[in-house]
Amino acid sequence: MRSDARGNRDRVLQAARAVFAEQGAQASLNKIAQSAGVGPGTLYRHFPSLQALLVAIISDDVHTLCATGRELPAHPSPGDALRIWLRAVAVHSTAMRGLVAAQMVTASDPATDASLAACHEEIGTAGAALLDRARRHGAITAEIDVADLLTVVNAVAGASEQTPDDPHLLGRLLTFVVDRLV
Amino acid sequence: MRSDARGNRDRVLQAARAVFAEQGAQASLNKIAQSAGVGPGTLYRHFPSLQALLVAIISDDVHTLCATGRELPAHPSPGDALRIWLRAVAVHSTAMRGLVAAQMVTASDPATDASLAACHEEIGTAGAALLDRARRHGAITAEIDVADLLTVVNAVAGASEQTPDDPHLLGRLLTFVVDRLV
DNA sequence: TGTACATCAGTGAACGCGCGTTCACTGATGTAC
DNA sequence: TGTACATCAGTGAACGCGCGTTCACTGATGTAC
Repeated sequence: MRSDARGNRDRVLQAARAVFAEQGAQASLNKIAQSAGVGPGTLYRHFPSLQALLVAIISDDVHTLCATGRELPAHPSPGDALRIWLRAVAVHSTAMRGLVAAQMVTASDPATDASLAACHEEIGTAGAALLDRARRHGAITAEIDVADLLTVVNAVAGASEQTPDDPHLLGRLLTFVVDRLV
Repeated sequence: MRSDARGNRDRVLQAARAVFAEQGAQASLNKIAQSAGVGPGTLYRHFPSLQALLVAIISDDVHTLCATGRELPAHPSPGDALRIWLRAVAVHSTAMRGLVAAQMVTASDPATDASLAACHEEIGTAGAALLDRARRHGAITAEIDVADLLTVVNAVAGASEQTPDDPHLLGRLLTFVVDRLV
């Protein structure tokens, strides 16, 4: 890839993250392009669809989360390790929820579907490792599987975004959900 | 109000509920009008804005929920009474979440704001009565206030709507959230 | 190192679309007699 | 009960808008010599 193309691609991704964080995942692609300082055609050259853009962002996030997840089994407290990781998931959840919603609405192309499935599996595996470890140590008694737990965490993260007036809301809700796992 | 106007108003409300349930709260007003079998002008005659329509729906829902809530203190188990009521809240949550989102995006007119505040207070009072009673009886130990608890319930209800492939998801998530209150 | 050129990326005006919303007109309702 | 009419409600084509998306053109890059 040419160096100017690489730079623009990165700027679009960075702008998309900022705009998604500010306006939610239904933000306008033209606004993202404008915010990145590129024409709409440039955005489309790199990301032929909204889903492609979301998948690029979520892939980054998932890899980050899974890298964190691979280090956490070293944490002395299995319960705390899981809680720390779930809080990290919440922070990265904007793009993910948008992606899930976009996936529901329209059928994706095969490449997008495959990327999504890979992300889903990767994060599920990372979460399952932490959850199982915590359970084996008796730090978790709640009967819930990884997918449901991630759904709850993403849901409360989304609710918190819709109430920006209360900056401590996400923390309180996560405490309620996550500390109650014991 | 003239009888034909009353009938159309009711049909619009009914159609709006159905469309919101199917497509989420960002559904198109023209589609709602079409689904109700009236022209868009008729919809606007009764509900001058999307918020007015949502407020009409949510007011109904809130009154229904609060009527249920007023009967539940008669339930022998204070803990179960709260859980039953929270499940009822989840079922009625589509319109409410849409309303909250709409409220965030744009400033409302004073009348809409007043109706919303009244709804908010009414449902908060009903929930607080059930929560306090359960707590006094030792059925609840979780440190969470009514507003946060309702936010979590609405959040998981919304997440479940986005995953229509799994019809038992809402039940499982509510069980996780609600049964863990003890 | 310097230059010429082929290739790739960026631009942004323009398109079609569906949205929310309006309004001049038509039609139904209910009342007065 | 029957009829005339004033009033209120419904209609739906049309408007402006911002959206996602395209594409003919311009410009930057990097390579070959």
